[in-house]
Amino acid sequence: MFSLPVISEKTVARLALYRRLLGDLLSQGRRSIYSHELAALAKGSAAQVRRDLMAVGYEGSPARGYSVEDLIGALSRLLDHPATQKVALVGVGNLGRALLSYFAGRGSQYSVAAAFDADPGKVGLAVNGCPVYGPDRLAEVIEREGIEVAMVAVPAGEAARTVHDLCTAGITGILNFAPVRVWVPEGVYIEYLDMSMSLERVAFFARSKRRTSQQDSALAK
Amino acid sequence: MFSLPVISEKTVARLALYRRLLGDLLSQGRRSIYSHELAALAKGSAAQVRRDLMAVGYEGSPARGYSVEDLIGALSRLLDHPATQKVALVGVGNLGRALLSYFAGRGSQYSVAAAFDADPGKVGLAVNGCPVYGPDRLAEVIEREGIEVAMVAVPAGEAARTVHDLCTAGITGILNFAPVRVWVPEGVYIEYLDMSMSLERVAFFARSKRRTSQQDSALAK
DNA sequence: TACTTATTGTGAAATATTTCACAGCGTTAC
DNA sequence: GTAACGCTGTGAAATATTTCACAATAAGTA
Repeated sequence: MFSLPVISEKTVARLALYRRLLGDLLSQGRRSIYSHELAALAKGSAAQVRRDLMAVGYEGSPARGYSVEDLIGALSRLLDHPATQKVALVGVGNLGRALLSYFAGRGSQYSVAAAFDADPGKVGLAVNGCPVYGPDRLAEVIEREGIEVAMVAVPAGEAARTVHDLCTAGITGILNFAPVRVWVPEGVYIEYLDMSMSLERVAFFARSKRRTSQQDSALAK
Repeated sequence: MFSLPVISEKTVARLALYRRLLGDLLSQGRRSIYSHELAALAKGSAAQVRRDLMAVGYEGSPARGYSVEDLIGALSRLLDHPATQKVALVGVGNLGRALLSYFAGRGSQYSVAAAFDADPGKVGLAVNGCPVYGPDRLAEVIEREGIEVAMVAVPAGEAARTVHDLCTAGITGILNFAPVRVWVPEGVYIEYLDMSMSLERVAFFARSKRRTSQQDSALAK
């Protein structure tokens, strides 16, 4: 029993992307695909696709490439929890509501089973079919529902306390939308999704793109 | 004149993080900081911080480390547009509104100067102080306002057309929230911010964390 | 002044990631 | 049947990123 050959974060990110692309393909009726085709869709190289897929334990055929359906299955066995996974959300502001509607619609692997907000006016409501609890019930509800993963969409000032409480309640994975870095104990994985930092990155590379494309046109003469 | 020594995406991402952390520090009255302290906040290594800062062209003092204020200035000269930059938003659904409120409040470098939505019921409104136009006015408004960067928060099915139209209108940087990969011409930088893929990644590593921490406790005996 | 200490900036080593390149193998064509 | 083709899986090379390690340096101390 040695299932994990240590898959890097980058590889996991690409595997998730491959699965999404394959899903689109499958719904278009596509039955099989070659590494170079998948690479073109994912904007990578064929060698990288094959290398990534080595981690999945699914082998394609030299003649027909990969079966779209089987590969999705293999990716899902690796990436997904056996059962559909319940997720908690803390913070039912603008962003929190957007997240609830985002994950409510789609037939997603993930269902937001509990939301928490400090505003007493929101407690007791059901937003997009998800019940909203007060923050005092965090540990109890997470325990009862068997939730292991949480999203944090609270104001920056409350993020540290929120994350701490989630860790105490037994959460092992956190997706943090608040623009602050917070400490988590060993054994908890946290990822930051900071929209304004993403925007900064885009603006920076947009500028350098602009410069180089000007240079290109100059050179093209 | 040779301003760009080619800074990797990873480095830019960390520089943006450093700037945020330094901003917090400055507001707490901190005047100077050492590389290992900044590294602790950013959860990196001191050597990495120093290596990253080499790209910025600001030098610290061996005795006092880096001046928080000056370093923020140097980072901003590198990362920011000279003027406050206008951004466009396409798609004023749940997520779009969350983005508008997110970027409206804070005294951000970026201001969302124009939003677009196909729903005639939304056109003409001002959401969080941002005017909403119909999609037919995309090129005109972007041109008039001098906008170079856009955020896309439309349904998956409309993303390809939206991105195409933005590129035609002269946008050079796109932050795409729609869960589809789209083609952009040379000279346009696009970044994908796909929440459900982020959540998948978190859930995956949460599981492996759980496993290794179990192993740890077993080993700790 | 001279000595000690803690830090920076950076060449060089170590590590991580990506790409190359080719053996091996189904499939197809003749 | 067998030759030719185009693909996969993967060792090895190339490249990118991170860390190490140390000379250079400014401040504090006596």
